[in-house]
Amino acid sequence: MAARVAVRSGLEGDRALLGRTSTAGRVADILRDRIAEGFFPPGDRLPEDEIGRALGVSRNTLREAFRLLTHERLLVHEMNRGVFVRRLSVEDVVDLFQLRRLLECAAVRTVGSPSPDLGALRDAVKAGRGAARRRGWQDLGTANIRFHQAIGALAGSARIDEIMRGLLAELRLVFHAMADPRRFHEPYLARNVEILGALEAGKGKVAERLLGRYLDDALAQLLDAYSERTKGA
Amino acid sequence: MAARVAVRSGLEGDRALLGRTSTAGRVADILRDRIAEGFFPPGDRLPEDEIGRALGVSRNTLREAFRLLTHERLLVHEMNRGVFVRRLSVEDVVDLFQLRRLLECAAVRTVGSPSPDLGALRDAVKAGRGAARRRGWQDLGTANIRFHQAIGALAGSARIDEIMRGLLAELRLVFHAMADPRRFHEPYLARNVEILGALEAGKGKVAERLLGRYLDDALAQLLDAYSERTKGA
DNA sequence: GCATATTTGTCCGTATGTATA
DNA sequence: CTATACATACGGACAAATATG
Repeated sequence: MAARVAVRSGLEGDRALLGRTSTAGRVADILRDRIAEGFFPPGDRLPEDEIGRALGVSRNTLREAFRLLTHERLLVHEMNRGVFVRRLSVEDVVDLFQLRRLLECAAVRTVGSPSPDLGALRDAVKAGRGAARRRGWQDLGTANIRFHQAIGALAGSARIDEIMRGLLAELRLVFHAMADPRRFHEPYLARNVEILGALEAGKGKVAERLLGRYLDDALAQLLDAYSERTKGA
Repeated sequence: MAARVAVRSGLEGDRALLGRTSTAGRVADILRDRIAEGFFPPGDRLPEDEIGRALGVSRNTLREAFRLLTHERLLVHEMNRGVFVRRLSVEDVVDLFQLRRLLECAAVRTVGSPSPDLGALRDAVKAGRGAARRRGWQDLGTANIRFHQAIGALAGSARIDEIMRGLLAELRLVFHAMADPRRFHEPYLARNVEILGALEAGKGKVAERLLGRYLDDALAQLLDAYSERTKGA
């Protein structure tokens, strides 16, 4: 047969280097990034043929990647119509925050006098400060998400870690609805510091209260932006 | 080992008639039932060729079904080695119960004087009583699971419902480690009634305390059985 | 309402790389 | 080291549903 030399946008290069991850997993990684950065905005349809050709993978492999992302709730699958970037409803956002609140508050509540490892939290705060200084509001949002992932990790449960990862990935979809990312992300930096301080002092209950108000405010702000965006869609 | 896969007839017939459900989905349903009833015990390897031939589907289709069940954490996929029925480690069980406790206790804690709809809980208790009378211990376990699913539903969150569904499906895998299903399931029937009574009285805090002890005891009993079963496998 | 083209749903056969006996 | 078995991924075929004119 002739040499099937196809330009594969670096996909097979990765495979040659580290064949640990499957192709579908790598394709899912690429699409996840594209979605997170807003390249594929919520509501967009992702045609199999077009994207498969663009990434140089077969339909079967691409569909497997779609399945992975559908399971992460980043895509929705409509029968015989295709896959779309998920568009969260108001109820979705409320539900998401209810679970966030449950898990995050429970995670900090148990923190006591011998404080557990708070290194990840401090790193996230530091990254947030750097992003704010550089006026990189997207990065600030990322640092914020890292902070809350670290909060969830305080529970010391692999399952909770996984759920938090999923929740925060969905949250990224919501962020794209915010017209002014700076006004949305910047105020929470100081509140993260405050929560971290309470945790360092071993005052889990205080941290829980602060975190609860934090989440209430963030939800209210998001819903406000959502109601503004409620135009025909 | 398992040359005992019964060929479920009607697989191709359904496809010709109504393509509503996918073949892979139906295969997954069959395998899920087989796993839940203990026909495929934890640790069993599911060879593609053998099962595919027994069910009359191609390897690709079967792999699709495997993927669905892997997403549900009922199977584990070892790279280039095959799929196995998941065998939960002691740490897995502890982690599972930690999350269960978090979600279920939070769900009942908020129950107040105007009690929410407790119909599903009452139905589960009734089903459990019937199963105990018939000495159907497997059914009693199912009713028990339904009870706790209904408890999670009190939170009124679609996400929590889904998480609980997954947790309880995994729990089924653990039940198979119990040598005496009666002694494991029967005592909890009375405790379910007790919890339901507290909820009907609007005493969420009481229900939370009862539920917490319930889960502690169940976990201890399971871990006890697990340590006994720690022989080569 | 109808006939069209396009896209997706499903399944198969095969080639290639990898792990294990 | 060779051989076998298996997983991974590809491309293609056909059916069914949707969108389009």
